[in-house]
Amino acid sequence: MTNNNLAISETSAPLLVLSRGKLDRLSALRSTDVFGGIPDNVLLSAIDSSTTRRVNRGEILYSEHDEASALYVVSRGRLRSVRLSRNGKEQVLSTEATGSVLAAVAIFDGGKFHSTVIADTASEVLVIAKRNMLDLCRRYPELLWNVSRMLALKLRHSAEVIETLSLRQVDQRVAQYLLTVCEQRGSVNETSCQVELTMNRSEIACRLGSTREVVSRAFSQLERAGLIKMEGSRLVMIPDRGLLRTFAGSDSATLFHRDKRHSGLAVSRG
Amino acid sequence: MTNNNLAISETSAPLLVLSRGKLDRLSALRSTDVFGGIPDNVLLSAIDSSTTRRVNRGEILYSEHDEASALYVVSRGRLRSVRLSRNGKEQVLSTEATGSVLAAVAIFDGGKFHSTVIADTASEVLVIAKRNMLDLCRRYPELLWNVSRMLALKLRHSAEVIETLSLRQVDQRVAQYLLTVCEQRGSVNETSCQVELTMNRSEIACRLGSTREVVSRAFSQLERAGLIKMEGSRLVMIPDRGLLRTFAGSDSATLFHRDKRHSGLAVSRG
DNA sequence: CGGCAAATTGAAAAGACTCAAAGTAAGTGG
DNA sequence: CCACTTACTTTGAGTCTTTTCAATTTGCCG
Repeated sequence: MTNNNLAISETSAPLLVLSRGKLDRLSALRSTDVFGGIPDNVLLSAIDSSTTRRVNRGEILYSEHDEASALYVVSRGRLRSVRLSRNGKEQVLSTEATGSVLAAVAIFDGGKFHSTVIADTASEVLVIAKRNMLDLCRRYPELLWNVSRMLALKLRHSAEVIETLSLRQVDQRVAQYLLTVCEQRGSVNETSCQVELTMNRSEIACRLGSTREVVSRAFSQLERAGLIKMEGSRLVMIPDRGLLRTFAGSDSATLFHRDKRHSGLAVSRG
Repeated sequence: MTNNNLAISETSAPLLVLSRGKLDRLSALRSTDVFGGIPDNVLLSAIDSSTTRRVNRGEILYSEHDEASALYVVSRGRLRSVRLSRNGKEQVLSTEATGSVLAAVAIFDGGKFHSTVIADTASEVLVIAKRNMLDLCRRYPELLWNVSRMLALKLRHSAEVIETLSLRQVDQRVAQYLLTVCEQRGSVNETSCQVELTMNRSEIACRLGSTREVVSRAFSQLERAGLIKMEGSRLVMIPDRGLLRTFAGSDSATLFHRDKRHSGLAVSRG
């Protein structure tokens, strides 16, 4: 059986024979922000010096406060990057899927991990030792440019999270979250949109810095206000994205309570 | 009058004559994370292609959502990086003083500014055009390494802010803030510490994602609990840093209310 | 159908925000 | 030196949001 991803015959010179696993890892690297566009031979040398690690759902890839010794590239699965508090509460910083690069912060400022990473689904990650990664960056400056860009993007995302946590209330965070998910994987229709949620209320809550119950209530309120329509608890329909966006971004967001003179954005439903 | 910072005689060959202003800018660049350790001739060429901008207290250096066209280096003064909500509320992301590099995010991921920067005191910043900065990075890879390190550090700081905002209550944030300030500029004594605050309650509140009054109350409560002692409203004395740190980091932080069975950390005062 | 996990809802309480009032401190001008 | 202004801080009281606990309800799978 011939594999059409295979640019190289399996029967050619020994130097060019790639195992299935190695090929998978190659295409994983190619799909990342950081390694995309870097010549294959470079990526192959990265792979040769790397190892693969498999983690099951719920397993920890690494913990904050551990000394960082490697860069991780997600080749399969989905993981979440979180900060933990002592009582087990966690705040999700980001969700990372195939093609994500993890622990770049610790590699490039030389300290410990700044977050804990836990698998949401069974996952597979490439582990590239710190010294190897730094070597590669030295040899291929393009790589370092990509790293800078990635870090900048993460920082931008981070700023958004901070704004959300500090200036918006939970209703609005939920609205914002729904819009984001919609744009990522929803079936969009000029004004409206429909998505199936992949997370349960608890998981959404962790990501939004709140709790199950509050998020649940937010869904109810948004629905009562007519901003969303639910089909079961996972299928969301947004009749008017603009309206929802207005709500998500507004200050003093009162959904449907007694009509307040000062709230120009109150949405009511008979 | 001879200047001992001046490695170059003012009367030597024309090529080496530096104006006072240029020398100031040079030493500003030298003191940054990003440009520190880079040869002077490189820095001088950066300076030659840069301009200087002065902003007064309260003036805006740049606004989020403006297109970014330059990197900024603070050569004098102090500014705050914030996210604004429509009603004028602001969340401080960071405070940047002499030697800080601003807008790196926008330069390296090629978009708009991700925050608004406002002067806390009259300040002076070097403005290095984006294309010039990128050119410099291309020519001096060391610069790009420094940029990566700086971005990583900012990301680390950002994660800390997120954790603070989402898992700690205001009392604890104030405690944490006091500890940080103490370590930066306090007169430390094995266990105790003393600092003079530079910010007023409002400013602290913005940085901690809260309000004047709540922060004020937090100070009162911390004092009542014996964790701090105030002299006026600016001079803080921390008798036991460890105790305060425990409080700042603990979950379910009840200061001095009725004794709760589950709160192993309740601090009471007869 | 029973059993289980997730989701929802209600009620009470805690925390945080807002507005208003009063207190404090430093600086100005008489 | 004292009254007066101004800016900042503190405190009280009421309200809103969020959390927490408890009780159901829903939906799904065996």
